[in-house]
Amino acid sequence: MADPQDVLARRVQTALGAAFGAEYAGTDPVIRPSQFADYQANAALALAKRLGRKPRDVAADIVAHLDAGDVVRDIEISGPGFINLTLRADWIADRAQELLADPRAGVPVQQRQNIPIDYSAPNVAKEMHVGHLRTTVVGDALARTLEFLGHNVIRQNHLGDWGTPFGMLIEHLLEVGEGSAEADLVKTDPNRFYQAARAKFDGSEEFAARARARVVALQSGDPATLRLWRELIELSKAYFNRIYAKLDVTLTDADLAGESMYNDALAGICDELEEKGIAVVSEGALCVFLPGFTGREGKPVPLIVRKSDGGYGYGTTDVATLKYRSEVLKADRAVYVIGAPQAMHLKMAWGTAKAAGWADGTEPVHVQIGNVLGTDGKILRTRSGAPIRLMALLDEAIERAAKVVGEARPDLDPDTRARIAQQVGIGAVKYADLSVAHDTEYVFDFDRMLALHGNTGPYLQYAAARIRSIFRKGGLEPEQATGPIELGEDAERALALTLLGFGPVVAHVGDTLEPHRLSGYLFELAQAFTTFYERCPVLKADDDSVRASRLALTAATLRVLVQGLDLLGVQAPEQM
RNA sequence: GCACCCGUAGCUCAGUGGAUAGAGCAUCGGACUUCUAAUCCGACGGCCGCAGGUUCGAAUCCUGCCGGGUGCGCCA
Repeated sequence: MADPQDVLARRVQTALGAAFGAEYAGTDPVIRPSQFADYQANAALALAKRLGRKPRDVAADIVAHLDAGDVVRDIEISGPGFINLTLRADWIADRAQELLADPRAGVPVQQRQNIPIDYSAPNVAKEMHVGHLRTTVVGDALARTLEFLGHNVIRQNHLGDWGTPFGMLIEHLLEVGEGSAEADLVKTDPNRFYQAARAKFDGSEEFAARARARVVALQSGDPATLRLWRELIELSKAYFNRIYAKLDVTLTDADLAGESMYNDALAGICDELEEKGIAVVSEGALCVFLPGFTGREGKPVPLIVRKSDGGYGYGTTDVATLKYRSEVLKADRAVYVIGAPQAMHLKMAWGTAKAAGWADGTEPVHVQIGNVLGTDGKILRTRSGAPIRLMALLDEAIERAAKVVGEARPDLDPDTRARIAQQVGIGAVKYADLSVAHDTEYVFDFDRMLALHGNTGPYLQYAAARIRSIFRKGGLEPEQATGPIELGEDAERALALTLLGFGPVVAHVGDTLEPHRLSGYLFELAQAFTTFYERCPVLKADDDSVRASRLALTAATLRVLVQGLDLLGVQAPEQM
C-alpha cells in the first residue's frame, strides 16, 4: 500500500538481507518518524552489537545496499548511526494521487474477523449517565472503525433488563397505571420513576413485600408479570432510542442483547461448572475460585455463579456472554467496552469460561473506560449532588453551540443554524470522549470541548467546513478535483505526506482498539491543512496546474477528514 | 493488607526502546484590501513522582519506595 513507513521498512529489510545475509532480512528495520527528515531507520544501532561492528559502519553498509532511489530523495547517516530518509516529492504526490482515486482513501481491508462489541449497556428504567455516554461513544466508534476495516461487527447492547429491582418497578407501574403520565416518565425522565418506586419500597413494608413476591413471579415466568416487565422495557427503549438518535450512534433494537437473554442458560452453566469441578459450594453459594485472585487478608476471592438463595448475578451472565459470543457468534475477538473498575470481575468471568472450554478460539478484550470527572476533579454531578441527566447534558451542549453559531453566523437562516448547532454540540461531546485515551479519567468541560482551538471536534469540523466553502465558491464538486497533484510548497508536501498516514492509523485503531489515535491523527491533518490554507491560495493560485493540484489536495483532505470523523461517529457540517 | 490503573509544562492531555520529550489552553508579542480572523505565526514554559537496575540508548521495560484513583463474598 501507500504507507511510506511500510514501503521504507520493506526496502530497508531487503538491504539488510543483501548486506548481512538472508538471516538478517527479517530484522525489524525500526522505521520511525524523524525530526531531522521524514523518517529514520534505526536498525543499525541494534545490529551493531550482533555484528560486532561500529554502528555507523553498519549504517553505511545498509545505505550502500539500499535500493530506494524511486522513493527516497535524500539519505543521510547522522549521530551514532541513524539513517535519515527524506522522501521524493513526486513519490509522495503519486501516492496522494492514488489515495484520491481510492474509495477507501488508503484504508486497508483486514482479514475478516467476527467481533462482537459489548457497549452502552444502560439499565431499564434508569437514567443513562456520563459513564454510559462514554462507553456508548467509544464502543460505537470502534464498531464503525472495525466494520470499515472489513470485520463482521456484532453490536451487543447488554441491557440491564433483569434482577430484583424489577419487582418494585413493576409494582410501581401497576400503582400509577399503564399509560399514565407517571408511567411515561420512563420514556423521558426515568430516574424520577425509579426513585418513586424506590421510595415506596423503602417506606412501605407492605409494598416491599409485594415487590419481593413480584420478583418471584417474574423469575417463575408468570405471564402477567412478564407482560408488565416487557412493558417497562418498551418504555425504556423509547428513552434509549431518543438518546441514541440525538447522539447519532448506530445502535438499534436489533442490537439489544440484554441480561435476560441468558436466563435459560444459567442453570446449565452452573451445573456444568460444578460437574467439571470448576465451581464449588462455599458458604451456601456456588463459587469459582481461580488462582491469583485474592482479596482482604489473602482470602481467595470467588466469582459467585449461584447465590445462596439459588439466584444468579452478573457473574453468571458474564460467563454466559463469553460462552455465547464464542460458541454461537464464533467470535475471534470479543470486545467489552465497560468501565475500568470491572476489570477484575471480567477477568474472573472469562477465566471461568476458559477453564470450562467455552471460549476456545476467542480472545476477550476489555476496553477499559475511565471515569468522567467534573472540573472539580470529582465524579461528575450537578451542583446539588445529583447525577446529571444525560439528555439535559446533550441539550446544554447543543444550546451552547447554538449561541456561538448565532453570534458567528447571523447570515444563515434559523434552520441551518439549528442544524449546525446540533452537529457541533453533539460532535464536541463525542469527540471529547474520543480524543483522550479511553482508560484514563477525563475532565468534562463544556468550554474546552466546544472551543475552536485545539484538539476539539469543532476545530476538525471547521476545517472540513472551510474546504467545502472553497468548492462552493469555486463552483465545483470535490469529486471533480482530480489533479494531477504536484508538490511545490512545504505546506503542500507536508499536507500530502500527512494524508498518507490515514490508512495506517485506522488499521492501528482496529488492532489496538484505541480511537484516540485516530483523533490525534485527524487533529494533525487539520493543522496541516490549516497551514496549507494560510500559505497556499487554492482558487486564486497563480496558474492552472497549481490550482488543479491544490484543489485535488483539498479534495483529498476533505475525503479523509469526513471519512475519519465518520469512523468516530462525528458529523462534518456543510458550513459553520 | 492484596490486586489493577495512574503520576509528563501553571491547566487539560499526547508520546511505537532511539537524537534536543510534544500539542492545545492560559500568558506575552505579532499577522486581516486575499478561498470563513471562530482558523495563523512566534516567544515563554520540563530533575517525565523519587531511587536503583537492564540496555549502545529508558518518559517507555524490571524492582523498590512515595503520592492519587479503583476494586476486593451473595447489587450490577
